[in-house]
This record gives sequence, C-alpha cells and structure tokens, in this order.
Amino acid sequence: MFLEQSGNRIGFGEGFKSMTINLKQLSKLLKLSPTTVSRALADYPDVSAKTRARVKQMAIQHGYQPNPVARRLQKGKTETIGIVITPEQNYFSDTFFIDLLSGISNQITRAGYELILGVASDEEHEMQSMRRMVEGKRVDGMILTLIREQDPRVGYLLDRDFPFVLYGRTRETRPYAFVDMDGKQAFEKACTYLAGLGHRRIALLNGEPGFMFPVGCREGYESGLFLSGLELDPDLIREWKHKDPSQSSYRWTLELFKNDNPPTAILFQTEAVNGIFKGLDELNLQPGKDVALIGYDDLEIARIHRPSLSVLRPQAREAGQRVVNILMEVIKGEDPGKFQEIHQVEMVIRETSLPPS
Amino acid sequence: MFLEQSGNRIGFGEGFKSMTINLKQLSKLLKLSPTTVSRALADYPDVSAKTRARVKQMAIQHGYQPNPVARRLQKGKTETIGIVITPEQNYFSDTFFIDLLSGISNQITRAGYELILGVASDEEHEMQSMRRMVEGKRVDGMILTLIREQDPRVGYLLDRDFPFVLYGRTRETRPYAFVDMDGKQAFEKACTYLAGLGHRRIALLNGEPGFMFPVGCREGYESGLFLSGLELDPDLIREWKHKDPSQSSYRWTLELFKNDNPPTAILFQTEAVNGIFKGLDELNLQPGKDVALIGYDDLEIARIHRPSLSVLRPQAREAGQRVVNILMEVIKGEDPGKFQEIHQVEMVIRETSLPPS
DNA sequence: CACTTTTCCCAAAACGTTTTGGAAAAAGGA
DNA sequence: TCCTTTTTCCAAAACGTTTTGGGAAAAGTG
Repeated sequence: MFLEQSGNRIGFGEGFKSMTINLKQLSKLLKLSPTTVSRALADYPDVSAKTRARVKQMAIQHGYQPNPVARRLQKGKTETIGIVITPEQNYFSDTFFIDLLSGISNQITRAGYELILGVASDEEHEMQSMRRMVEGKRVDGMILTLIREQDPRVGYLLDRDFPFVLYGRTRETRPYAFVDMDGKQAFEKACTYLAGLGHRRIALLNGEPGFMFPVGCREGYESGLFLSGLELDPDLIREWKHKDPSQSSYRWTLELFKNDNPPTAILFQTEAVNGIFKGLDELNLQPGKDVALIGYDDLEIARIHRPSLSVLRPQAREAGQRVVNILMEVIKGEDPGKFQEIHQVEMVIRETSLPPS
Repeated sequence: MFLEQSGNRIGFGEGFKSMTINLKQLSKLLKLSPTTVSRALADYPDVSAKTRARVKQMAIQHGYQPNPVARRLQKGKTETIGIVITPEQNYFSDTFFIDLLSGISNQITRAGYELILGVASDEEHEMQSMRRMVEGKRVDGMILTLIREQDPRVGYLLDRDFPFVLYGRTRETRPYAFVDMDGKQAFEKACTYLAGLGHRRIALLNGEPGFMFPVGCREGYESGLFLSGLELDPDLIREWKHKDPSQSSYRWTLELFKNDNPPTAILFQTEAVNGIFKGLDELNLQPGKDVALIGYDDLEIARIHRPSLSVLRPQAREAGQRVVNILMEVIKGEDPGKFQEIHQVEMVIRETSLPPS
C-alpha cells in the first residue's frame, strides 16, 4: 500500500516544476531510504557497490539533481561567491577584465559554486553591495578587483573574518590573500628593453592615482631607468585620469612633446592608446617610428592597429582561476596569509618598439 | 529557567557566523514565538501594532536578517535570476552592455533578488551554462542577450515553460517576452536625416550576420532610402564580421571607396569606428568633412573623438530595468506574450553628420 | 449575562537535503 | 556454537525560514 505524500504529485502541469524529481521520490522508486540514496550518490563507503550502481543509474535516468537550496541550508554554506564591478571605471570594458571574469566564472562553476554579481555606480554603492552580500549571508566569499591604495573593503572584511581574495594589492598590514600581476617587473622590463634599444628619454603615462596598480608601474619604471643608468625626469611622468577630460591621455601626449627635450618612447596602459595615437598624429609623429610605444594589456586594438602595438600581457584568465582556487582554500579555513601570489607579465614585441631614429 | 539550545551559542568565536542572529534566537529575546516574529516583520495584519513595533525595533538592534537560503527553501523560489555572457563577441566590451547590465543588476537588487552570472566561451557552452541554471533549479528566470535569428535557447526555454525575457528578438512564432531597441526606426531616421542633408550615396556597414539586430538595421536602412527616393545599391552594403580580420571594418571601408561612385556617408555600429577612421585616414578622407558618419551606440570614443561622432543612442540602462520588471511579472505567472516592448532610439547629432561637400 | 466576532498569538508542519547515531544482517574467528 | 567484527542500511534530527490551521483572550452585541 502506498501512502499519498505531498511530494508525490509529479506531472501535474505545474509548469516547470512538474518535470523535476526529488530525493524522496527517487528513493521511493528505488525502495530505499532517502539516506541511502543520498549517501550512494555522494560515494559514501557504507553503501554497497551494487546498490550504489543501481541508485546512480536510476538518478541519471530520471535526471535527478539535488536541490541546491536545500543542500545549502543543510550544509550551512551558500556555495556562492560574490563580486562587485564598477562601470564607472572603464577598466571594466577592457577585454582583460572579461578574461579575468571568464577565468573566475569557469573555475567557480567547476567547483559547483555560483557567482553572483553586483554592479555599483561608485565607491559607496560598491561597499553597500558588498555588505548586502556579506551581512545578508548570500555568499561564502568575496572577490575584490580594482583595488585602491587605501581600500575600506579590505579592512571591513578582515574585521569580520570573512573569506576574500584580492585581484591586486593594497596597503594593509594584516595578512590577506591576493593574486596580483607584477606590474613593477613588467614596467622595469619594458623600460630596460627600450633603454637597451638606445632610448634615453622614456616617458610614463601612468594610471589613475589612488589605485594600487600604478604604484607598482611607477616603481618598475623608476627601477628600469636606474638599472639602465638613466636620470628620472619628473616632466616625463604624467598621471592620466580617465574621468577628467583635462587630464586625458590625448592632452598629456600633446603636453609631453612641448618639452624642450621630448621623449622618444612612452610607456602607458593600453586603455589610453587612442588618445596617444591621436596626439601623435596631431604632432605629425609616427607611432613606432618617431616614438616607441609599449602598452600594458594586450587589448584587441593593440593587435589590429597598424603598426601593431608592443605590449605587456598579463594572463588574466589564469589569474582569475587562481583567485577562485585560493578563495576555496580560504573558505575551508586555510590561513589567507599563505596565499599571496605575484604573477609574471610577459612582454610581446610588435612593431612599435624600435630603436630611436 | 533557560533551556540550552543549539542555536544559542552566540559569540563563540566561530569566525563570521558568531556575529549573526537567527529567528529562533530573536524570538527568544522577545519572548515570542518564531511565528509571530516572522509575521510581524512581514507586516501581517494579525499581529498587534505594539508587538510589531517591538519586534522590528529588536530586529534592527540585533541586525537580524532572515537567512535567504532558508527562506528560499520554504518559499520554493530561488529569488535568483540568471544571465550568460559570451566574451567572444566583443559586444560585451561595449559600454552599452555595461549599462544594460547595470540596469539589470540594480533592479534585481531592488527586488531582493540575486543575479548569477555565467561566462561562456561559445554557443555550446552558452547553452550548457543556461541548462545548468535551469535544470539545476538555480534560478527562477533567465535573461537572454545577443539574440540570434535562430536561437535554440528560446525554443529550449519555451519548451519547458521556463520564465525568461529577451533583450532583443528572434524568429519564433510562439509568444515570448522581449525588450528590444528599435534598430529599424533608428537606421531609418539616420538614413533620412542624411538624405535630407543632400547625401545620395549612403553606405551601410552592418553587424554580424546570424544575429537578429542587423536585420532590423538593414530594414531601417532600406526603408530610409525608399522614403528619401534613393535607389538601393548592393555595393554599398557590407556585413562586417568581428572575428574575421579579412572582413574587418577597416577592410570594408577601403573596399567601399574603390567604387566608381563612392559613398558620401556611412551608417555603422560604433564598435567598428576605429577601423573606419583608419581606413578613411589612409584614403586621405576626413571624417565628417569628406564622409558623413553616424554610428549606432554612444560609446565613449564617439564623444571624445575630434570630430565627435554623431550617433544613435539606445537607452541601455532603462532597457535593463524594464527587462527585469517584465521578468518578475512572467515569474509571477503573467502571460509573456503581453510583454513585448520596442524602445525608441534617439539620434545625437555631433560633428560627423554634415551635408556632402 | 450569554453569545458572537474580532484580535492576537502560537504549535506544528513543510520545504529537500545531509548528518548522526544506531540497528539488523552477514561474515569472520575461537 | 557463540561472540566479535564488518557490512549495509535507515529513522530521526537538523538547517532557518514561512505557512497552515487553529485557539485563547478580548471586544462587541443582543
């Protein structure tokens, strides 16, 4: 005799739900307890090989998948990772960011987790969106990008001992997990390379102040000059602000060449390349020929432009995967301080890095 | 006398968890049943104003937030929306897409829902990622973008009666909900505008075939020509393929002007602007002066370029918000066929849309 | 006062899993 | 044979909510 249970109503035209089977129904079909079915599917040793096989076969046949919400409640984990992006920074429109996100997303899926996304318009909403995720118990861990020198998000998460990993670094004495690109080494390498070609006046169009990344770029630039026995000339360093048109890369490029002793090479973030090309064009200078150029980030335009742009190429996809793997360890309870990775950046020499003419 | 319950151990240094309070604990503090507390917070009428106030005050004081996972299990809803993006299409790097995503995300948050993101490298993984969300009961509804003329995702979701909304349209006879930009009207408007200025040879550099959007663009273009009494010349129409360098916008621009009777104006997607500028530059043609240009999408480069680019400007943020509001209705059980919105696109006249010289 | 209605609260069930703590059956050992 | 160990299974509890279906007390009503 069969007891009518609420879970029994299958195929009752309740739209999508009717197509699905749950653990209780599956166990009834198998004439086993839900316990055994659950344990069979999870490969516990205390269920015989024969029944395990039978269970798995039936599960596949009926397309059974454990309800993730129920599992999360029982396990006390959300199996979810959070990330907040800010469209204000055009950072986001770079393909490098998409690569990073792609690496993150794929690795999260592989772990059976979910990635939830917040989009914040500014620094305040960024924090707000993160707090909603953390305090609302919506995620097990956070991934942070676009890190500032002083970043309140890091302090916030450290204070409440919440798992997180940075893509980048910040100024913080307590240990925390991060994956960063070695911007210092990259710019040093580019700088010494140009100096090796004979360039003596190398300019740096650096990223937005306040963020951590340009700090490393500048260190690498200065170190590269030093290693090549070149003087640092403050007139050759500009800090490009994305939001402020008066400090656009176009403007700064024009300014640079007002110098009595103008540069023969420029290091910059590839993001800024349109403004630089435009500025050089206006000055009747040919990129690559009259001025050597090396950009950071291998954006599409770098490859398709003629002359093609020499670049420093961070492996964003791989970095994204590492961020996730590390975050999983931190969530498990590992000491975050153990995970501090700095990834090397390769240089791709194309057509804009010739010796000075 | 107090009974020791498992939920009682608060502040026991269990990392983050110890900072949180749950319904049972809160109800104990209030000397009320969990039922009453839950109902008080949800503004049920069967709890007195006085206790409701007391409950809410205490809830705020202790920062109580219902555990979303538990709520989801009980409610039988995931309170989650899914979206899958494909970085292969550079579509995604457009700021317009970020605007769309921003509108979507904010509206979802406002509804207390979550947005989960999949990143797929190609069409196959796109489907796979969506199936995981749908069949794994991870979302209540899907948002689809980058719609193809024949789009298997739409059939899949319709077949299993799963709630979804398209940003865009497809060829499908069954009713479904969508929000689309009126590409046809936009291109018709741009075309008649240029014709009104005296242009007689207007070219169209259209988007990738296979997708639905270029279909509307072409219709609008043809209709615009017709309304202006101009002949359609197939030589002036090109289909730009993003992935294929041999069919880049740069290449097509050069080709266009090999014509005996070259165009005096070009309509295109702003995405393609770099290639067009480069092509024109090579041909010693000045954008705006020798050739009028109107792009679709108001990307940053359109504003900062000199001469600044006239564009058709879709309101992506607003569209994103509408998509979410509609999806919520569909999830509630409303008939999707009721929600089919086509949004007008405004034209922004800047410096590249002058009469022919 | 006796009866009905309204107000206010709550115990128990339910959502679909996983984990805990056995228990029955089978196998092994003396 | 009797005791111990191993194998195989399962009932019940737990995760933290919301919903169901009352029930007691208070307030009206005649």
